[in-house]
Amino acid sequence: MNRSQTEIIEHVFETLQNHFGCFEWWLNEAPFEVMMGAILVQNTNWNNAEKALTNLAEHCSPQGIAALPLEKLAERIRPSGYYNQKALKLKALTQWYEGYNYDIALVKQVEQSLLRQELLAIKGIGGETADAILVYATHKPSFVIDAYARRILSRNGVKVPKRYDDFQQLVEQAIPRQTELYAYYHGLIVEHGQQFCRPKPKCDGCPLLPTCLGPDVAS
DNA sequence: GTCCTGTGAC
DNA sequence: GTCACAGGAC
Repeated sequence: MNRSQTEIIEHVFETLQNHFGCFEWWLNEAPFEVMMGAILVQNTNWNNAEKALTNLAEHCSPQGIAALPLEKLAERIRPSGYYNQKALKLKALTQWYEGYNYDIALVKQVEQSLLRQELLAIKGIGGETADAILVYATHKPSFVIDAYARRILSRNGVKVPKRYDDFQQLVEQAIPRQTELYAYYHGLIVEHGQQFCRPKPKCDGCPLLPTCLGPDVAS
């Protein structure tokens, strides 16, 4: 059993797809809320990020964020953690978006790798957040790599590259380059990472049990 | 090393 | 009740 990296990755996604079935993930949400969500969910779970979004209520638009004083903004997004940092990040994001007149159609016109560069230049947006915005807000095929993907794939025998971009490339070359697929597969990863493949794994009923090397494989 | 909260285990 | 832990970016 010496499968290639690509074969393992294909096998993992196929198995997860069979287990969890099809579902829509994020592709129909309002673009700016997706962008905010991508920042608010950093270093926390979606539950906390959602509380922050709920607290923002009617300010949940680029104009709303721009108009809200930094301290007020921080106060509202408190439940997501690192709220002072994240308030600055949301401001930076909004300022960048203002350059496009808050028009997602204009953003979508930018070529993918160029747009990724632009997003990465915004303070507080790293690889993962940039890719989440690319897929779920602009519908460009950029695969989101996260802690779950690292954990799940390394536990199943993938020699996971340390650098984000290298890992992303490895995953992207293993699956067809389609936005819907990227969006859905990342959803599968998140779902599985939360239900089964936690740092201290819940292996009972895990669909990947037959190929899993256990929780302690060096990634 | 720093930034922070919510949860779940004890 | 305390407290370790999960979770990205700079």
